[in-house]
Amino acid sequence: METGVTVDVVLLTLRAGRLRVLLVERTGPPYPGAWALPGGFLGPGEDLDAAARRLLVEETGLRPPGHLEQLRSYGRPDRDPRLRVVSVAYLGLGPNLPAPANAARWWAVEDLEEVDLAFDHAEILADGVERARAKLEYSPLATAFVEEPFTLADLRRVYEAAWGGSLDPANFRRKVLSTPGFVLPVGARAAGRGGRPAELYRRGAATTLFPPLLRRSV
Amino acid sequence: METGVTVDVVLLTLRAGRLRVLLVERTGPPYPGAWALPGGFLGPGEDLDAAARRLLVEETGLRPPGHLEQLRSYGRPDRDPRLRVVSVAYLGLGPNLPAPANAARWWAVEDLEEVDLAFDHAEILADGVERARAKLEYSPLATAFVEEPFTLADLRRVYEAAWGGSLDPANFRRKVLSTPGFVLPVGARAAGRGGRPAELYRRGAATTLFPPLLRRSV
DNA sequence: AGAATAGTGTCTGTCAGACATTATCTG
DNA sequence: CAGATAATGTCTGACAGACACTATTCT
Repeated sequence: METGVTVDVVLLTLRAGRLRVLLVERTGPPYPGAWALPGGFLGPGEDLDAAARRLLVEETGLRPPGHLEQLRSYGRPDRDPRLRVVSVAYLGLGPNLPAPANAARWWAVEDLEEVDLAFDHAEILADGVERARAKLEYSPLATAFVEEPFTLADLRRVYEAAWGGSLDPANFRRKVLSTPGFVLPVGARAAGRGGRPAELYRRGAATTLFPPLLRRSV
Repeated sequence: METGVTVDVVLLTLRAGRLRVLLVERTGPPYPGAWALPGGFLGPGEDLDAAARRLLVEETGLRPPGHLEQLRSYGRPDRDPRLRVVSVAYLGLGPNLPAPANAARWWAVEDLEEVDLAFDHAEILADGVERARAKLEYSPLATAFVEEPFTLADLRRVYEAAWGGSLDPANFRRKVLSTPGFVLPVGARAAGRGGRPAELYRRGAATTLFPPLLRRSV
């Protein structure tokens, strides 16, 4: 019953076409020098969501991301060598965010295969990435990765970076525009970059995509 | 940092064609006399999953269900009037289970609309029911609600009870049998009950249904 | 026989995937 | 102009929903 409760955050973004996660380098024990998810102890009287936002700001200097949701909790008895700790993990998503302050850094998720993260954070990260990938299928979550206004090509690149592979632009377009409330046309066009300028959109009010945008249909 | 950690379980089953949840009647404060989800404090050195199973057995006398997964955690600062408690909720599913011991009872989920549950258990229950309904779409979870061997009609009734409405038996059959590893024929037929006897099946090895069995297509 | 339940066959509209074609910008 | 990117159009195969029809049992 003497149990500590922490909150850890898997914050994902897209930079240079790759899915990246925010990690902080640990200074003190345990796992000194190892990279870890930003997080810390839940404050007395503090809500879980509020703790996730506060810890993110404290440890990385970033503003809270547009999307933040609870991921799941981790409570293996030996997951922290110091004391019994149950961690409530959160998943945050944001557009190409600025370089963080302090000892924080954006890591490409793929590059972390051979890096040993502190505690059970490798497992938490894997769960967070899988949740994000899965939610792209049936929710308009992809829009959380791009800044408004965005083009359909921007949005398509979110899917391509998260899932790997490439999607047919024509079919992607048809699918997105035929889902009511996924994106709303803004009535302007992107600045030309050597081709026909793309129509601009912003997030719509939809919360679910039906029918879903299926991953394996790539 | 002085925070208690509890584990609560939403155990769902199907009885008499209705989706039901296991609740226990509280004796002491807080909420004396109110119905609550079975649960209690996490033991020292105890894994979260193990605590869910132990508490279910202790409070209801039932054996652990075939399917048990973490739902999510609840940590509103005032959710327990006595002390700060974060609860990790679990979702359990089982076939028509025996009547439980002690002060436990199966409630039809629909009948709980106007019943006030203890703590924030109404919210946890709603989340658990929604998770179960959603997972029926893309996982073979429906088989956790029926005893082996089962007929396709048994399986179809799981969907009908969970989602409401009715499904076309012919289309349901085609869909289920065309999903590799969803169900395996057992090579025997159910005892006749006034009609052609149905083929019997058991759970297959599939973990995901692709393409999913879509709810709104009813 | 008639009722009841299980299982098969078939038609149709919708939609994803593939890909050809047209449109509009930059250099 | 060529090259690049955006947007539209079209064909095809797969499949969900609807529903008619056949099969096998019980009373």
